[in-house]
Amino acid sequence: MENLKNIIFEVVKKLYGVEVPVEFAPVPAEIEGDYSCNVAMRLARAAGKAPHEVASEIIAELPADYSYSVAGPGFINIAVSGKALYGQLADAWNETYGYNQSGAGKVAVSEFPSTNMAKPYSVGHLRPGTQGWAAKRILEANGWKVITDNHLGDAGTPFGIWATGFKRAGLDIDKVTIYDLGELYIQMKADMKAEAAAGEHALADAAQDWLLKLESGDEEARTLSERFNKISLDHIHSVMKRMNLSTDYELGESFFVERGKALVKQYLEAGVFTQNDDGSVICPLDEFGIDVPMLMLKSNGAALYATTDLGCMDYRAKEWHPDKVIYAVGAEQKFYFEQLFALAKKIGLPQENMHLWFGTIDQISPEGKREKMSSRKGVVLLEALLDDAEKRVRENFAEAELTDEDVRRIATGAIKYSDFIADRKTGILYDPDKIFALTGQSGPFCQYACVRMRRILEKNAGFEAEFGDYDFAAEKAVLLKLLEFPALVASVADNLEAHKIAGYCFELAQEMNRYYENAPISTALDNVRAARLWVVARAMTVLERGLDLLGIEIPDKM
RNA sequence: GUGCCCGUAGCUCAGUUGGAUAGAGCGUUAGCUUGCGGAGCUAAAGGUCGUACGUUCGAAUCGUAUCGGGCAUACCA
Repeated sequence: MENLKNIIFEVVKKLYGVEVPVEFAPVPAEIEGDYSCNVAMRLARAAGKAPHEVASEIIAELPADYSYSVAGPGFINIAVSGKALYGQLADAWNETYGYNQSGAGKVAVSEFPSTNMAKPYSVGHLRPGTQGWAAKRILEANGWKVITDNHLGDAGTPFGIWATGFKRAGLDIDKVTIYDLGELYIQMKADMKAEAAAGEHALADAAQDWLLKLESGDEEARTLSERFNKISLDHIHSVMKRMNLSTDYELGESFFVERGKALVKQYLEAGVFTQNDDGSVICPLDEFGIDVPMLMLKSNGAALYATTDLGCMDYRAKEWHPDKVIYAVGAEQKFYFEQLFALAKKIGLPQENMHLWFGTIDQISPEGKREKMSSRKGVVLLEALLDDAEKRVRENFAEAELTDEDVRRIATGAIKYSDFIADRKTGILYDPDKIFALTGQSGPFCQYACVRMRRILEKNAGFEAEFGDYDFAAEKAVLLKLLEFPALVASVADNLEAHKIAGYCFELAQEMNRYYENAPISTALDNVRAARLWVVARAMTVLERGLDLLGIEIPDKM
């Protein structure tokens, strides 16, 4: 069809002397034709003619390989035979169908899920993981090299808070879990806030003490710190493994503290940053239209987000030379990243920065209002979510006698897909029945379609025959859908719109289900059977590839 | 106050960058049925695209105003 687009482009240029971009769109159901083109309407005014007349003039110049009609307000509709579509797919098909090399030679960094070490993995880190991973896979499908980095929230203070709370609660170091640590952390933060409000600082001092002890190499502090970090990291790794997520690096905030502070000092001396009377350091961003300066260092000289992120950007630029850096972080931090990216420009970092933001996970309050899920209001822990999902899968697929691995694949498939149903900017209403959906537009629906195709191919394994003069009429809808895939993958790269891939996977799965209704395979004539197996094999590959871009695995059976 | 995001079917959401009669899923109703894997498929009902102007052949989409909701707005991470 690319060829035909070029022909239309040239015809328009020849007839009307203008260059108009030519795009094809699907034709609505119940209207004749497979592709529609709106150039005639775009041209009508310039040509001083009615759209229908323009359309007719263009059609007269087009090759006779397809049939054309003018419809509606002036669309040129192009009808293609099933056989021609088969020819197009056969020509385009190769080992990497759907992928492209537009990003060849370019390097991207995808930062996710950036979990906070102080608390257990919660649904709050679900979206960074799923979206960050999809970003990686989508860019790779477009030829990029992608480096993934888990920017762990491990900077200083949690240890002091943990150690103080741990001692106060008198817990056993050998039995303490991430959930105990999370409780300690939340309780301590609340107590410290109350303490500060009362004008006291005993707990804060104790926490600070522990940090100093750790820095001076105190034995107990070091043992506790190592133990806490191991508990937290083991937990994060265990959850990520269940979600089938991993990153190349785990360079946490603490890794960048000194580097960041040194850079702040350097830019302060260079006059890029300025120091307030209280000792805090800021970076003015007025020239970028941002009237809130970015705070680079606290008044007590301590690092904060901006400090470590500055160090991190510098590190990545020098070590990895990325063309693009993607931060998979929620919408709440949009303003922060606007500032950070302005800062990056100000200090002359060359890479393109992208805040891959997404909406909040909401829940319905007891009063019936929709609101963001938060620790205060009872956050859902990811391990509990996964356990719940697996339990539902086991109950619903009881007869299938699934392996543990397949149960995990289906459960995470459901959870991940639910993240991609809507545009990432749209918030998600947390509803277990929706997140664990096994029917309708869902991960398991798509996985099921894959497994079904795989079985059909297995049962017909080894069968071969010439296609003869088979017309591929029953396959038209499927072939049209398969031909959309490469352009879709390419179109989604810039804005990382994973939901479009998810929508496509659903449509393809649905198209296959419709297809089986009236196109028997095993019992068909040899040439028809062979042709249909050819189509099914390609549909399966495309669906697997689409789901893979979303990080969704295919179970062996279900 | 200012900035950003959003408002589409009972609910949750799409809507291919301005195109045809605004579409899915869930839910509701009615069909199909021992199938190469029916967790599916077919169909029906359900809409003043928050509201009002404007731009043009044409607006859910662009502009202005307005109402409603969410988030952010330097020493929390």
